[in-house]
Amino acid sequence: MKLITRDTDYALRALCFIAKEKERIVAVSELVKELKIPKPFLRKILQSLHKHGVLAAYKGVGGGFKLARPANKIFLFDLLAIFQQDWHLNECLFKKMLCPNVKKCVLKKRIDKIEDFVRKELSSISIASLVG
Amino acid sequence: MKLITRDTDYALRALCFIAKEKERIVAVSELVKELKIPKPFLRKILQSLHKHGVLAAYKGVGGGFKLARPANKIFLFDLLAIFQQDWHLNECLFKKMLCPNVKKCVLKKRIDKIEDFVRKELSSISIASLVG
DNA sequence: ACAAATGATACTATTGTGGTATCATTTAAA
DNA sequence: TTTAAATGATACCACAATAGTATCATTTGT
Repeated sequence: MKLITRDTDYALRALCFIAKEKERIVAVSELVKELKIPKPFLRKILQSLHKHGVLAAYKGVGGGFKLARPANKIFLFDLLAIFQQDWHLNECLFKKMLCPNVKKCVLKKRIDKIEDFVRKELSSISIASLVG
Repeated sequence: MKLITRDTDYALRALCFIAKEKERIVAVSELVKELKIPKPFLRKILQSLHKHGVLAAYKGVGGGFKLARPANKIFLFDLLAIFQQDWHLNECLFKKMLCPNVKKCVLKKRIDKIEDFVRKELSSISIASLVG
């Protein structure tokens, strides 16, 4: 199992690079050179980040991307939410039949506890905290 | 993303049922009726639990399964280990290039912290604690 | 002998992940 | 005003993982 899939990973790296460049507009071709990620894939990822309001996009010659909000307001959890849609750890279990069988479903509570912890941790990891 | 896949889920339910029956030998056909899980799939799952020493198996007429060790010594984490082999949350990230870029890879440490927590929690959920 | 059970193994179908490919649109600059 | 450099949108494809099915062999109680 992976907590973090490749697109989330790539998004994170790209954002770190873009964040370091401050207000400068960074083109995909530049990121590709730096990060060695296949260009069409990275484009798709950045377009998605743009759609979700994480990046500001500029078309045309000299165009590219910059952060749409400060680096300390973009969190790893945001990326998970974008690229790994229905992210909840306990999907199967609590919808189905175990719950009724077990008193007040002990399991759900414990899985929820884990999920809450993970969510909080991921929500505390900002791009700013990674670029230092 | 799912923390718990369907086979782990089914295994958990089957084990809870078997645990409640104490020393009685339970056949797959019985579990199928109770849990509404497709029989061939459940068979595969129970065979796997047997191979990994979680269940004791009895062939022939009147055969079936019972726990191979006490219910308080079988943990959710054991099931994850059996059905979701290479279970580590941070796979992608720390093998690759982000680490060198970031000072001492802050990220890896934080992901590791999450992983440790999840592992500990899952290791504390026993079948016994679920059947009450 | 026979039927009821598991053991072993190979196959299949669906879904998710990790991409490609293509064309449309915008824009700076020659 | 043409052109090239960029993103926007969308459809497609390949591979791996998940979620099963199917079949035959083996064991064992009656």
